[in-house]
Amino acid sequence: MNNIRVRFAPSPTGALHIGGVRTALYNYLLAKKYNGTFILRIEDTDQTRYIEGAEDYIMQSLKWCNILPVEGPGMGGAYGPYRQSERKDLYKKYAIELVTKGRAYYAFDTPEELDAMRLREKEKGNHSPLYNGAIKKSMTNSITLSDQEVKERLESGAPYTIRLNIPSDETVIVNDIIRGEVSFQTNDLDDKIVLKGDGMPTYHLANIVDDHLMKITHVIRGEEWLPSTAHHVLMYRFFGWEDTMPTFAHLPLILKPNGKGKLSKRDGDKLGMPVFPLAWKGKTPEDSFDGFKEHGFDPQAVLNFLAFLGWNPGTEQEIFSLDELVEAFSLDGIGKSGARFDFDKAKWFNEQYISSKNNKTLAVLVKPLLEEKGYNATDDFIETFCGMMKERVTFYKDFADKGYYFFEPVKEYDAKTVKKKWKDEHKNNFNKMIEIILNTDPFDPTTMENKVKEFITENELKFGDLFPLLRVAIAGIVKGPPVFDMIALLGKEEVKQRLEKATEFFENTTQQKV
RNA sequence: CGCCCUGUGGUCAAAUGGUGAAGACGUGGCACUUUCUAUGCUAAGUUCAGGGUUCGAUUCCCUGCAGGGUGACCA
Repeated sequence: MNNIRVRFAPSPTGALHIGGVRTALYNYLLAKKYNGTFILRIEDTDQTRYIEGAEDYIMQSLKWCNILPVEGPGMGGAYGPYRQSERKDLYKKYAIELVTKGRAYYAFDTPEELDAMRLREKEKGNHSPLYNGAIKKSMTNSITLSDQEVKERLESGAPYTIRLNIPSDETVIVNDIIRGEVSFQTNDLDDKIVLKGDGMPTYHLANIVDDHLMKITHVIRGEEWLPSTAHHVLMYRFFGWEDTMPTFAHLPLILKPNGKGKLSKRDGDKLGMPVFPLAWKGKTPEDSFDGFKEHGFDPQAVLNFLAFLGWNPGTEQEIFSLDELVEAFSLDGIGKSGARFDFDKAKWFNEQYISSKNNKTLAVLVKPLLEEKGYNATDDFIETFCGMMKERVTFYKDFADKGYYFFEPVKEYDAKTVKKKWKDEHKNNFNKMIEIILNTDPFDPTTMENKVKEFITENELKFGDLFPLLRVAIAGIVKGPPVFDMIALLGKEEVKQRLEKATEFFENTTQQKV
């Protein structure tokens, strides 16, 4: 495959959905793999749905994921402009070309007339009325009107649309790399509007014209486009561009966790999981939400997870760097059926990525999150801390959320452990153990542990009687990294204070209970 | 309702016209760790249904059923 040119063509109607990120990723992977070109095209032909900031959000998202296009708005490229609104004048010419060729026609029906027609048809028992075949002969358009009437209407500046003139009784075959041959009957196809009343093209026209002009070789997009691809194929034929028509690949959809429908923003809200890459700040709180980034995901993990939703390399390898994905990717490896969004699997990928990172890298990423919580420490401290915590966290933010006791004094002691273990017969030994720990020099985990174990063995004591208390005294809870690692990192002074405070607390609470 | 797509364990999925249908996530158990993790081992669980072709079908064909998509002067 040579000179591959693919495009990701989102509409700036809001935040970029995670399914869009996957589409972008597959496009990116194919381009990279074959040394091709990955293009971003903004499909902003619907002025009514345009959302300020959406285009920027798309760029930021691709940037975060590290799958940036090389041609697109603000990036240059020989086939610009890359915003369809800036190409507006271009499309009309092509629409009229179709009219001239008899493959499209002017239509003057008002929205009200269209509604009336649909209502009329429904009453007749036609459940999905199509503007085509017999019906178009009953509407107001350049097929039913005389040339003179059409001319007058156009000259009077009356609003009009241009509709595709779909032929009858033909079969259109769509060749899809993922789905094989998909055939449609033209009688089931409607005469789609290609140029709207406001002079803007619809998706269908703009898409075909731009893909042709931008020399796109592969159209990789969501399955929701499959039904209209018959129209697209017909348009390539009408224009005489069939020999350079791109190859289609319609991706299976990402479904809701329960499998009922496409994944949507609501699912994220409802289930407390991100559905977008980055946070979006809408006009209202309801329209604002966090993304994978804010949730504490590593972008590589997100990409790896998304890549596997509908694609797999056919081997047992699951963890792939972006370069490895490029290497392994193939359109044939894409499945046909929709994949449910499995948040557990996403979490697993993230755990894998976090725990495989070296401590220094982690420290750089985690430090700002700690500072956000008011936790300050030296870089060395954070680095060691990350090393201890990285196999115990799922998200980046967990470092601060689960490792808080490294940065603040213990506020609460696990009551169960205190009650169960703080017994008279152990108190003395516990105090002796503390003394041994505090007198350890050098103050490192191994030395400490050896000395304490020696003490326990010599006095025929049990680890289980002393260690839980020690952990609770240091951290408050019976969770976390090896206790001597924690002690060593916290340092002698801090540990001394914590132990003193703890023993005092242990003594008080248990005495009250007696 | 029309048209289109899809149908392998709870989820993501591999493979095959013919021995016991990979693997991963999740779930249970065991080991390790006298914490929590991680890790290793292990268990349970599956070819949507019915026909047909065939010596033999999860695989090929048909029908049914189920799920999804689409049916705008939205993309």
